Amino acid sequence: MPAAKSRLTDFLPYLMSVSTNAVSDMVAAQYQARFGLKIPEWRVMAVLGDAGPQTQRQLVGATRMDKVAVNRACKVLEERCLIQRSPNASDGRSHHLELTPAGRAVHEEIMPLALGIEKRLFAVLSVQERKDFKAMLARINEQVCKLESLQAADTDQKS
Amino acid sequence: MPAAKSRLTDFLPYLMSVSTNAVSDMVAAQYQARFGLKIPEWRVMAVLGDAGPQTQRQLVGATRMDKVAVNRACKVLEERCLIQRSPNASDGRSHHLELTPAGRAVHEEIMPLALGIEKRLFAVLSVQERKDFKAMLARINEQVCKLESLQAADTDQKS
DNA sequence: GCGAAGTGGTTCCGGTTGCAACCAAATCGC
DNA sequence: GCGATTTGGTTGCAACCGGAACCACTTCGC
Repeated sequence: MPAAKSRLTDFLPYLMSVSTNAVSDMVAAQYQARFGLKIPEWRVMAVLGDAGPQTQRQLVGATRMDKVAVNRACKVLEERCLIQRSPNASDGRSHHLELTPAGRAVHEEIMPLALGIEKRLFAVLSVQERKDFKAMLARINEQVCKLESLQAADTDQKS
Repeated sequence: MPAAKSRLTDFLPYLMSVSTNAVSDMVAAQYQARFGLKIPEWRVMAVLGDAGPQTQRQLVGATRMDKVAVNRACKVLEERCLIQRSPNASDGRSHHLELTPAGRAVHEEIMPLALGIEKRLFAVLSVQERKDFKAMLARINEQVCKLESLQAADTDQKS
């Protein structure tokens, strides 16, 4: 018997990518169908609804999206009158973004939908498993950050 | 105390997406830096090296990529003389794709690199945890497929 | 056999993404 | 205070991606 070959289907980054894409596509399809919102737009609304008015910079931190993506999502949401900008007294470059009443209404509808989707998707995991899964994702995340900083140090050294 | 707000940072699809993107970016950076290969190209090479000559159709199944993505990856790999096409005697529309000697050489180098990356990335999980994690991903995947088919049935009904 | 339907592969095109350059306002250094 | 640097936000652009139309060949139905 030959040594076990390393198959793509055993490669964890590949498996993560496949599952995550499947989940994301399903979530995106739901939001698109029911509210005409894409995921970046929904993320912005979720954060604004949860944490109140924010600048774009803060949204970048909270959503882990690119600042261009945040900007575009905000533009769309503003055009659809779901959020509004008000000048930032303490910094003339930025604005405070917040949900309009219409935006808040959508937020109140969309959050239960989101939680419902999550519940259905992850119904195959027990409460404990979901908790473990979440914790493992967090640890993997940390590890990536750690490795990234090591690598950056490496290339710094070489240059 | 108000009911716990549903935060984006507790939303599992979001967490999966963040972690997976971080992992994918790191893997992609390594392949790009060392072999000038992108992930779709690497996936095709991994499958060809593992399972021998395949048609594009078979690669679509094995890699879970879009057929356009497979086609493009193959075109690039062929231009770089890492794979070659030979006519398919039993079906004039398709070709058999297989690694060239140069391709095989790269494959032999790249697989250990891939496994090394995987090892470093997932070193924060114990052997048992990795196994559980993998199994959970698979279950989530299945669940998505199940829900997708339900939904398809739904829309069929309505139309 | 031959026309119709199906399938593998390719091309085209519209949409999305993210980097890099840029502008405007704020902060720093002196 | 005033030029130099930094930072929030915006725009431009090039790469990427995937659906849909398309072509070439094969298979099905008769």
